Amino acid sequence: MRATIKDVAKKAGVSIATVSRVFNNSPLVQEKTKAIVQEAARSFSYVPNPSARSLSTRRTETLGVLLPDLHGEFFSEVIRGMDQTARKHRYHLLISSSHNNKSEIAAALGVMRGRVDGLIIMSPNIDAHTLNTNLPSSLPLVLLNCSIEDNSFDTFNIDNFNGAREAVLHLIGHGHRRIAVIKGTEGNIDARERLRGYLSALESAGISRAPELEFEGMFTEISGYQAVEPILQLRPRPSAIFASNDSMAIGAMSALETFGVAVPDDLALAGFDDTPIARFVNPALTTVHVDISNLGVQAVERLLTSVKEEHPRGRTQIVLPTRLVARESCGCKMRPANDVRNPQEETASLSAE
Amino acid sequence: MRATIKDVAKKAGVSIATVSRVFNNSPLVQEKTKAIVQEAARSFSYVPNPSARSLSTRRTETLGVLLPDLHGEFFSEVIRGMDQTARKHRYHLLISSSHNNKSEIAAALGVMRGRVDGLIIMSPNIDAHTLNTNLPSSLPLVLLNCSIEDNSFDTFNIDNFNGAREAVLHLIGHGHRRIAVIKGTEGNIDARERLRGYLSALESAGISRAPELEFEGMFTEISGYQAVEPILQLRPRPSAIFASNDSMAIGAMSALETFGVAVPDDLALAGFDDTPIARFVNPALTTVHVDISNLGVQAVERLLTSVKEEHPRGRTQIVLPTRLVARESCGCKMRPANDVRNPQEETASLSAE
DNA sequence: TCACGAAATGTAAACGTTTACATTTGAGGA
DNA sequence: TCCTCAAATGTAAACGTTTACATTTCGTGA
Repeated sequence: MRATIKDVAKKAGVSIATVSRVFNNSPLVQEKTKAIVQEAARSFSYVPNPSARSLSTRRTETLGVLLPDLHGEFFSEVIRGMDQTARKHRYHLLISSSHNNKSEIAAALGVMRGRVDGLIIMSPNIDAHTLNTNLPSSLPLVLLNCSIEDNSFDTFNIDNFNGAREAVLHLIGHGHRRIAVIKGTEGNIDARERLRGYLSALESAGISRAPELEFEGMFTEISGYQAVEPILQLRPRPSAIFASNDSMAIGAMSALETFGVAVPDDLALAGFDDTPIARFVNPALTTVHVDISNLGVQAVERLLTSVKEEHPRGRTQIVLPTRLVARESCGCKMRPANDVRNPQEETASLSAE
Repeated sequence: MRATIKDVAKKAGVSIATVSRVFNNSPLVQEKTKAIVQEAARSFSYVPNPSARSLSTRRTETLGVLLPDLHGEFFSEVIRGMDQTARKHRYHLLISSSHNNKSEIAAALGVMRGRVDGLIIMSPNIDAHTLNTNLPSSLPLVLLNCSIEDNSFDTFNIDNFNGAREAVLHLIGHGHRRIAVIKGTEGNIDARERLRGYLSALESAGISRAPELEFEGMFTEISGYQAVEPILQLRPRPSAIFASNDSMAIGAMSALETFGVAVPDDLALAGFDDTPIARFVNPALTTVHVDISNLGVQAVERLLTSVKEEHPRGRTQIVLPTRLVARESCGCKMRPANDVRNPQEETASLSAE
């Protein structure tokens, strides 16, 4: 049977308030008394009951994380960054995933109420109305990679636009004028911004937009693989492909090999994300680096600032920079220094938009 | 200001006990009364306070998950299976990761006490003593891929041994007699069992163990890459490599390409895990399929059975089967049917050891 | 020794829900 | 109409902690 604060107080010969003060590090307790209480608590392996504490303090010391789906390295990396940061601050992470439409999201928001001190939402389909309807206005909130452009929320986004733009400009720098794009999942903000970056690069180079060069994709290897055959049937044939993420680029690379098209000599290729595998395919993949784990870290830090602050301050919209990593698939002969043996994980620097 | 059960009771003109009965689906409430209460609750967007409920019921409706580290698709898949299953039963997942030594694990166990109704532990370094010391004996527990062989716990493990054995026997079936192995992370149970499967296959084929054919690895692409050069320097040179997971196999494949060694003609290769990328490398990777998501599903189902049961029953130790997927890297000319276009996700069938 | 002020400790109520047992209500039968 | 019994509802205490305010203790100075 589990000991309570009353058992500890009785054994230590003090009141329950004193035991509570000891556990909450009140300066109003004598060291001698403190030692007696701690010894008594140790003898019971006493741990304060989190539910009772929450009822009194109105705090759970838990952060909610709402994810669209848990697929692949991107998500395991962002959760890892979140978890490590939360733990550093003695907070817990309550995870809920596979929320892809508004009613699921609304239901998930309802179920998390009262269980979390703050919430991180990473869902491309969320809108401000759903949030305002389903959450108390006092609940701290951070949006990650959401399409809400409302300045009344704290948001973190990857600089998809400039990353994609840079990659496509790089392909253009290799002489490519007819560049196909394998788009991301319909309705996804990352997909939208990466397409926009692609189009912007074309425009900068004075290349007209050509809708027949734009192909549907779903951020999976298989969708990248399947996009290649129709691309190869175009006349005149594109000389390069920008795939909106690495998984699709790798699928496309596999299909090009199947169809006997040499990369990059016959057709150049670039991806997005710089997942660990990108260095190890042949040819090594040119891609856009994203510091994923740091995205999770920053989101939790920002949320905890909101949770702990007493006076609401202004909201920030932060865009994490991306960086082109030019390897072989675009046609470069030199890979970045130490690209295989000691991949460097750069610390992303924040820039407020 | 958030409404409480008292506000709802007052508005509905009933006692707080009646409101509680409505929310807990007691059969002792008239339908007419129930409707009045629900309407009153709706008018306040009332949600019962989880902390208060937990204090009364001594239940949190939350499951703890303790992970060694969050890396890659394996972990995102197992968490996905867990989360979906927990949600189906209206349970929440409290995640904690990066626990790699005993003191970290003990600390994490302490912090989770009182916050979870049951616990899933997925840590290769856990031992029965740490568990018995830090957890109440009444807390339901499931161990995933842990090295504890004590029958007093519920455990789930992947059949690493037979999977690895099958893969290596398959390489032997291709005529290979000198097969190098890139091992997994030191002290990891998966690594140990896969090595044991490798050795068992050699023995079955009447091939003597050769320690110079065993190379250190860390389940990462880079460690697989780096293992290849010393392998190629052996005389006589091995004609095949069994890498203990797909990531290392892909790293090794990249290195073999770099050194101008043709796969599978000059040197055959096999991996373990059947991650989605395995189909898309060239040559397509021969590997061992693991239904990862289902591992998470089964662990949560088993844990919830323990949480909900009133009378403790016997513990089970379950091994999830693996399946060889022979693609091209071993030397096979035929790939499994529908391997690229419609990968089939088989439902693993359980077998109790 | 007494008075005063600060530090230390204790008492009682609060937090929001659940539920055992008490009380009331309603239906059916004599 | 009265009685009985089952269903429905209410009352009060419990769950374990926190903390405002009350009370006691201790140290210092006159």
